[in-house]
Amino acid sequence: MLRFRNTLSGKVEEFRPMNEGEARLYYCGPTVWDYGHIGNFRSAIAADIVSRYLRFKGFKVTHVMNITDVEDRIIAKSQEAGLSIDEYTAKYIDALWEDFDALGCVRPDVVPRATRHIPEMVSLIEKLLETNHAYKSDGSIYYRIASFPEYGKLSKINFEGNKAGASDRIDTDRYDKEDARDFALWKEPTSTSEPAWDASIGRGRPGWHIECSAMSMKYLGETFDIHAGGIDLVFPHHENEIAQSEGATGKEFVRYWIHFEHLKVEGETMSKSKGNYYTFRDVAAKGYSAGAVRYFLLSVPYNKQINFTFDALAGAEKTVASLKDFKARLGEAKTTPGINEALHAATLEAAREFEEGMDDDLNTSVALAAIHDLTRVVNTALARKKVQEENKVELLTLLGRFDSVLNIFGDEQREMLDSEIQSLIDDRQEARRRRDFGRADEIRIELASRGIVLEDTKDGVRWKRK
RNA sequence: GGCGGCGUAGCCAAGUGGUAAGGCAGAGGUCUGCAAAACCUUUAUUCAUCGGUUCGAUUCCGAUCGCCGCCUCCA
Repeated sequence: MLRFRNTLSGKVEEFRPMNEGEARLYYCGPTVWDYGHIGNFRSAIAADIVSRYLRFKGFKVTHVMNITDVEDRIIAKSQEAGLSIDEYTAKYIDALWEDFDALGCVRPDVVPRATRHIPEMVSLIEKLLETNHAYKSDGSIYYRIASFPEYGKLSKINFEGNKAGASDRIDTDRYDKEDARDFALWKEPTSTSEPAWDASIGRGRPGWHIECSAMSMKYLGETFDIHAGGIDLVFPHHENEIAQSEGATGKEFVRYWIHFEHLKVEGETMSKSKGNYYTFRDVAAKGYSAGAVRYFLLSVPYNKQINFTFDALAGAEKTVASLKDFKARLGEAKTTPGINEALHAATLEAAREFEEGMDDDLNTSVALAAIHDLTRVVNTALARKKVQEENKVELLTLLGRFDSVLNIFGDEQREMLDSEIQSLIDDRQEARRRRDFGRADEIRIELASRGIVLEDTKDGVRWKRK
């Protein structure tokens, strides 16, 4: 039984999709105004796990991830660079996909961009104007929060209580809004050079929040199953999405809200000014593999803050290497026909623990522990040659099942033995038979210098690229 | 000021009203020509601090200290 903590209710609830066996998921994706930092990818990987595990559980998943490409910062930066929005964002979107792929995230089924959905947003705004949830003020259009009594139900913000502290930061004079909390749906351009679209509601550009309402409902329906994103989006972004969508349709917008906790760096918030701001590229440039980054980011449940340290990343690197090694060793194992019942039981147990952990609000820590326990048992069996043919098949199948969710073992396609490497290994074996260990070590060192690591086993020499 | 989250071994951390998963690092051992890999053993009488509730609390409640997030036309 799959359970999620639903931000809306604040409780862990069984996941019951609207349509049996079908899950519709919308993820508020990373930003495109700058190369993604590690924190972005914590969310991206969390969303990836949500999507993959729903598939693991047999749901037919429609996974939508938006790309925000109309936003004040993007507009300012593109104008600064003398580029159109598309020209400016192109390299960031390319980089996003490059990182996304490197980190082993499944590409969403639909990736709508705000700039490609202006008509949808305009018609949603028209509907909000008709239903009195929105009003025009000068050339801009605002959402009338007073028209939506449930406003605040997601973030549970008590507006009475926090007016005193926050009000001095709200510049009420700057805009002609009915209420300081009202937010922009459509913004009038402040200059002729600013990107804008001509529409029935006037010339302008969309506010930030309206895109997610318009695009998610277009691809997933007016009510859909899961809306996920970083915890910082709860307020105001997701709160506003609810107001917009439910205001316009009168229907429940989203059934399960899932929010991913933040990443800290060495115990602090990641920020450029603190000099602890790392992009995936920075980390890769320090020699850490994408697999280690992925493992690290999913080793802590999504609903807990995770502390990014290079020590932890180095640990993840070792763990991932050992898991990949394990899978390769298992694949190469010589087996006898039949099945080892004790090992069979351990395999079933691992499958059960993995699923129990994941079912419990995607507790990847527990799921990983199940895998580690299994590898220890199987490694022992391998060393004692107790792995039989049927065990091997079911174990490899199970690892494949695990990896369909976590994607940490990698494909590990053993490359064809380079004949030159193989002949050096043969020479070394010959030297060892002669007990000429000086020559044997020489060859091993030479191979090591080319990144080839040897392991002598009873069945011969294993090698791998480091 | 308002709201929410967190504080578990050297490090990253899971978890529970009944006596502490897993990973990394460390120590000893097995195996090995030596290694590597793997395996075995070992590493928190204790879960920030102080009170309270309870037969029993790390887990519930309160206070304190520390850290983090949100409260902004910021994604």
